[in-house]
Amino acid sequence: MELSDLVTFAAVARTGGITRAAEALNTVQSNVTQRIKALEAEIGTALFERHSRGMTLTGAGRRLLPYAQRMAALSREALLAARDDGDAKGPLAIGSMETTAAVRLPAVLASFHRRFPAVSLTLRTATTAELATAVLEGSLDGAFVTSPIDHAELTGITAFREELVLITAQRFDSLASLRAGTAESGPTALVFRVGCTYRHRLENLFATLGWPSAARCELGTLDGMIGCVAAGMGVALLPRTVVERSELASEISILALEPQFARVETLFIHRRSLHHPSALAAFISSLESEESEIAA
Amino acid sequence: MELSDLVTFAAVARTGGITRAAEALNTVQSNVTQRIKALEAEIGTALFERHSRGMTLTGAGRRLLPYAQRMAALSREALLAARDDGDAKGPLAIGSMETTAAVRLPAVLASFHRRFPAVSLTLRTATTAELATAVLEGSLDGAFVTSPIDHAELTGITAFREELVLITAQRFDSLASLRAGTAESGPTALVFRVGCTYRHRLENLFATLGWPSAARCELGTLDGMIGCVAAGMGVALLPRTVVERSELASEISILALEPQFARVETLFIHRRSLHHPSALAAFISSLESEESEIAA
DNA sequence: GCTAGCATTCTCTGGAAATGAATACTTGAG
DNA sequence: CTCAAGTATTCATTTCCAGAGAATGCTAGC
Repeated sequence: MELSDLVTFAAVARTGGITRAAEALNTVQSNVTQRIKALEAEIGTALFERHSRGMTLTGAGRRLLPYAQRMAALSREALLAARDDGDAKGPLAIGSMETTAAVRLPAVLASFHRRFPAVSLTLRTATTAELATAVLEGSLDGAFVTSPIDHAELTGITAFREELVLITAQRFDSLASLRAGTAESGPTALVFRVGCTYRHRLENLFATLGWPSAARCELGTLDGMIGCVAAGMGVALLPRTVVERSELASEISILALEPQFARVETLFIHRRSLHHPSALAAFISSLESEESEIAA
Repeated sequence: MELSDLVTFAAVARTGGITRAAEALNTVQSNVTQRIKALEAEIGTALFERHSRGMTLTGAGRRLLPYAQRMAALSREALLAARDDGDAKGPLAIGSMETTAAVRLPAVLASFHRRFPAVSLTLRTATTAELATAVLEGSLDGAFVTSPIDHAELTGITAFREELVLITAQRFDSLASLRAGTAESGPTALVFRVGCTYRHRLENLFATLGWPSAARCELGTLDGMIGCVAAGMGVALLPRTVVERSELASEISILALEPQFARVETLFIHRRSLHHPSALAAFISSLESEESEIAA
């Protein structure tokens, strides 16, 4: 059972046919047929059901497929690991939530770039859920997301601690006065798209306050959201640091929350793997050395 | 980079020489030399440092080795997974702590064997630490251990909840009276060998009680331990169920503890893998169906 | 019944892997 | 200092297998 056999097996499984798999692998039909047959003979079971329109996996094939994929991924990673001489260089794809990117990352990235100029870093912003998926599938090397993240393939360190605050155009001293000053169904919630943990938090908060069906307005950008709040469109839930550094800080007012709603940890997550690329290891060590950033 | 190349690479790394590796792989020196050279050419780096007495890994080799081992293990597992037709049969190696084996397992194993007679089950007892290692390295398919177990490669379910009690020959109503009734340095602690979680608990308890350096006596068997307690040799920490079902139950007395010391969960742990052998899956489902066993 | 798309079978060939013998190097013992 | 024992490497040779290409057989849909 060689790796190349498993790769052809996976190709047939993916394309659903030997002809198509052969095309994808830049080889000939007959060849693929042979390899599959040999693999089936070695294992002692049929891996595919043959029918006129292609091939579908049998039970044994379905069980084998994840192994084939895993091993192929490992072999790619192994090559990189062996070639990685320890110098942090080359591309490094990092993801981040919008809010973290706005306030926390400039300092981190600048210092990282100063220490490791050979790494060409790219930053992408998205929601926590999207980022976790991207890290898992390998399109990102690491990402800043909101805890908790519970996946066996992922691990991470606490990068920052944030205090979430409610922001409004009018001034309110407490949740009670906010409640008194708005409609029965609650104020409009200005949120990022689904998958954002802050949105989830705000929805929980609204549910606790008895506004389960308050109006929502999805914004795509941080500045847009703060601007809309300043314009009196509704309320939003954002880290205090983000709000205070905004240009519009003077036009909005901040309502602090109980710790259960306010406290969030920003984690830097990455895949568990047998060897971290030097660029990633450098980034993590750079992050750790800036521990002063972790506000209490 | 084929699997067979990685296997030969791992063999050379393990044996420390091409000649020895060739012997282990049932092939000739020249062959191994060629494969290693080809592998090094493909990767673009030397994997070994050659010296007169053999070969040692370079940095690149050290980084590659875990991948080679992992992929070899995966390929073995893949073969089993593909061949596993879903019928629970064949060997199943289970480990357990002595106490769990004595009280909880007889019922579980009997019912399992009734439902899946084709599985030939073997049971081995050891300490939590030893069992976790054995499961990780594959010599056991699963094991009953004390929580918490925190390892990314392991997962498990809660199988039983136990109440740990202190047992003594003389009757004591409370920890205070035990303290009053024994020497300044504390009573002798009867414990299993290092690696046993109950021993660890008892040592913590003793430290809390101000007996950090109380005498210890290591016993190898459960019956021996209970016997020694009955004979007035010292105190032990064991699950209540174990003590109550002992033949010597009438000759020892039980001292209940605060939940922080008393509560333990017995987990059934196993490796995370892409496919669980049917025999193991059957065991787990059998365990889950006996949920009534999980006392509150 | 015909055709398009598919898998299978067959033969042939090139190249890679295994073999076995010969070579070169190092080290430790006599 | 020489020899023996161990090591890795090189080379010529054989063996064997994966890939190419053509032919065949199968099924579904028109």
